[in-house]
Amino acid sequence: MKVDIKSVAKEADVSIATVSRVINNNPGVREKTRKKVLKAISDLKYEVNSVASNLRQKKTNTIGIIIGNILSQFDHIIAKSVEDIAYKNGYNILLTSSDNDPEKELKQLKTLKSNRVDGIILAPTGKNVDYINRIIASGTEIVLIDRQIEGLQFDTVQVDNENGAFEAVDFLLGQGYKKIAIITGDLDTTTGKKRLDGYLNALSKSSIPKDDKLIKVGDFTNKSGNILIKELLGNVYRPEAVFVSNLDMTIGALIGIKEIGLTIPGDIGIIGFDDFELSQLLDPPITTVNQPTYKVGSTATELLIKKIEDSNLNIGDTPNIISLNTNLIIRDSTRKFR
Amino acid sequence: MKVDIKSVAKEADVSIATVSRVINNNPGVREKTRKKVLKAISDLKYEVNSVASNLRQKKTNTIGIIIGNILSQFDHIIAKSVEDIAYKNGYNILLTSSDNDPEKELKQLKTLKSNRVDGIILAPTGKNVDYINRIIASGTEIVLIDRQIEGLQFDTVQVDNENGAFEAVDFLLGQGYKKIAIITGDLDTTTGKKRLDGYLNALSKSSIPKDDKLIKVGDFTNKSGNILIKELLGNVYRPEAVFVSNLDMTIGALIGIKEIGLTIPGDIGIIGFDDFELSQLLDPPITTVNQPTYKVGSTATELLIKKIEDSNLNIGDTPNIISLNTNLIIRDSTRKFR
DNA sequence: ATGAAAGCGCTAACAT
DNA sequence: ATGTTAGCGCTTTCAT
Repeated sequence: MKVDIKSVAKEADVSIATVSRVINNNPGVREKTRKKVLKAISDLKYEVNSVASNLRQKKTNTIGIIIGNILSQFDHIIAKSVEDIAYKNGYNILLTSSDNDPEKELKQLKTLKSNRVDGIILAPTGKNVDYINRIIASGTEIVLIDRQIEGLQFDTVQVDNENGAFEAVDFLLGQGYKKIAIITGDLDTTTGKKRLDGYLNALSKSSIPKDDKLIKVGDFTNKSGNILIKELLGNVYRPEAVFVSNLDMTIGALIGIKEIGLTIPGDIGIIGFDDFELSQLLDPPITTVNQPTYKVGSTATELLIKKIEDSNLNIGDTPNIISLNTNLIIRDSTRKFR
Repeated sequence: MKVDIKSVAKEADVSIATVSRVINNNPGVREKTRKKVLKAISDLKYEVNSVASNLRQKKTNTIGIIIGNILSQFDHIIAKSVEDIAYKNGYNILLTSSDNDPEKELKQLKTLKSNRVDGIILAPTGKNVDYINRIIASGTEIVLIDRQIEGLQFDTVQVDNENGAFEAVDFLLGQGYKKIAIITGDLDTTTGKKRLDGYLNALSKSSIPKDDKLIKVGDFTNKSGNILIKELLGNVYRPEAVFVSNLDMTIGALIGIKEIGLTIPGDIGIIGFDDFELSQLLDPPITTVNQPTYKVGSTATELLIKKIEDSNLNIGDTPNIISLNTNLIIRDSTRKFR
């Protein structure tokens, strides 16, 4: 026995329009009528069909998110922050992930579009620019997080990757380390590229020439950090310290160092990008560049909702590129001289 | 310029029924017609409006999930596994969290119901039984994960909590520890309760009397683990080892032990429920009860989808209660005698 | 093989 | 203050 707005109307002996008004708290319903309708709703255990409402209103009160892989700390903190802000504002979350694969990202973008989400929070792979432009042109709002898209200007919330990396490497230099390696991620991503830039800037400031043998480019995965640290440490020409440009690769590198049997910070100093709760429990505690991940997600979502609800916000505007600051957390993995 | 099925029909010079048939790969469309329609779709960059389709079909191809807090490892592994299986089967994910608060859980259940999800994966708080029954009665499928609901029989995928806890504590006893404490979670949850039962069984098997001063009940949060370990270790009457019944509380306890300045396993042995990647990098590496979290989520989702797609599956069936096995991973935090 | 038309459950413009 | 009705964009039955 289905119960729709019509059955409620019949039960309360009013029109469906009146029921709709009550449901949506619209003005212009006599208190007595409202009570009557509310009673019918409760008696019949009626529950709005949002699908019908969404169709009619051309609004779904849903935000789509596309992240890489929710198993990685950055991504699930983002998921949490988006969810919090969305919930607070009455939006639902349609969760998808791209596995950082442009093809899957495109599929997910199309799914979200077909489902007529009101807006999208996207950690972009860097491709699919045409389609993203099409989505925006169609009136669906998008805010990018973490990474920008090469050469294009979309609203973005990110951290100051270049400066964060600079501070990390500059700190290593200050500790007395000279031969410093970097393990960074895909240079097609702003995170991979900018963190490398920061590394190079720091070296350059101290007049240390760039050494290609000390620069490793991975793919931001645990496994890749593990392989690359072994490449760096496996031969005689070995760095004194390494800056690893994200958390997953840092963990892979730590495991690698342990497997090789070297000690931190004596044999090798290490500093990671992105702090995590357990940094302090590791042996030794790891120095990291802490980024305000939750704030990235919450800021992006707040911006997105503002764009959704205030549609004349964009007209003629230049895109909002918001860069949040990182901060260095100094622990024991970078104490060269005790 | 909106583009709907009507514009495609006009462009291709066919009826909207034919366009619909092409979109849905229905038989009975001449190849030549199909081509024509496909061309129109591509020319106009048409994209199906799933909201309309969902309304008409009374099916949304969407699975709702309600977890506690995606920041905790268990929950985001669940999110990942549900997402993987859903994606593989063409379902979308509507993500919500309850914060383990029954009231919020009820709100989320209602949201999911209003949005007419085809099924729900729920990590239940243990309350809201009436409403859950109503949802099921209305034809929306539900599979519980991790916890059952006291005294009720719903389809559930969980781990063998009692045996996992038993093995942990029995192992501690075998290591020579006698005075063993437990930090468990809310006893209204099956996870909190069954893990305590396992602890008691193990003691009982070794004829060690239950000692209420060694039994602490927290709420599964990091903070609660931190507070309770300090209570246990703060006075003279202090246990030799502790079994902590989930990951977050274990981490809180580890931090607490470090704060107090005691060493593991010399001053205090520790074993946690739920393994994690970094266990091996800690000082010392932590012995844990490993649970197949991903498998819990994927099994639950597969079951849910089967129920959604095979609606005569339930008739007269007894509920499926699936318990997966845990396994003990022995590391250095429980070596009493070296 | 294709088309016409009803209707999914709701909202909103218009009428009373 | 309340009711009537069109229509959101699609699928599906029935006719042709």
